[in-house]
Amino acid sequence: MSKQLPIIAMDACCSPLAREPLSEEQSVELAKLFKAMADPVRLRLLSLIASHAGGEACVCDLTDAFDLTGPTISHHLKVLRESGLITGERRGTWVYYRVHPEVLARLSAVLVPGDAAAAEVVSA
Amino acid sequence: MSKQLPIIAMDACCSPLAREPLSEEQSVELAKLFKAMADPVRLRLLSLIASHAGGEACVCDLTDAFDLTGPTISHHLKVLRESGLITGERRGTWVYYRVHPEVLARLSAVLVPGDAAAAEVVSA
DNA sequence: CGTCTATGTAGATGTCTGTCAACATAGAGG
DNA sequence: CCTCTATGTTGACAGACATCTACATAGACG
Repeated sequence: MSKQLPIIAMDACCSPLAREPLSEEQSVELAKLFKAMADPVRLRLLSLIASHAGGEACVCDLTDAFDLTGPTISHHLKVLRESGLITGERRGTWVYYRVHPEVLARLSAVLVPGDAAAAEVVSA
Repeated sequence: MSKQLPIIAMDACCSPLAREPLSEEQSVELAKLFKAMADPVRLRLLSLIASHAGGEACVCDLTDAFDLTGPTISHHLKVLRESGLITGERRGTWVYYRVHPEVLARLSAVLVPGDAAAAEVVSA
């Protein structure tokens, strides 16, 4: 279950949008990440997980926050998982999810020209 | 043509994902912005415009970079325009586009917890 | 083992989206 | 005024996607 960290975010990280034109490949990889976040439900899931005590949340916590069926939540979590934004780990009865802050930081760094703070987080 | 600045980015700007759960409304507004960027063509357009000399590029410059028809480029530019990420201005024969860096900065600030640099840009 | 709860998978369905060809508009320049 | 080039709009169509219901798996606990 502990897959490798998403190669996706690795390549597409280090050239801010405004410095030089994105390569075709970079844009494809970046678009995958943005697409994973381009949904209100997934953004709230991400936020709920990231802001939850201990940095992790179980699916049961997440489901209650929405007027959606279990399978739908499960689907969105899968999208987030496959894009490398979160990881899920089963402990006993429940599955706990946590975010990969590095991926968010890389994404953030792409958007602004000289984001030293985010760059530090990235290389840490 | 010089519409108001996107209200979108105003509301959804100031609470990093990981600090507290996004409201339903915030997530909807943010998702619109991410959706606008969730396409390789639009990301490259954004990057081409942002990194172009003088901070602006005319459509003729952009079209050549893709194997796509004019209308398709036009469609993507419209999406970026309506999301508030770019503005277009006609000067004589050509239309010039430029990005709204504040919007990118706000988006960036949402992704990382304590992004002081981006926050400054925002309030500037 | 059997059953109950938590989570995920499979398939179906209606809606959204990227793309194109055809047409429309806007300036430039004869 | 007419035509040429640059850009945008419309309508059509194929593929992607969010959501659901029905079913499957995994662990807890009697």
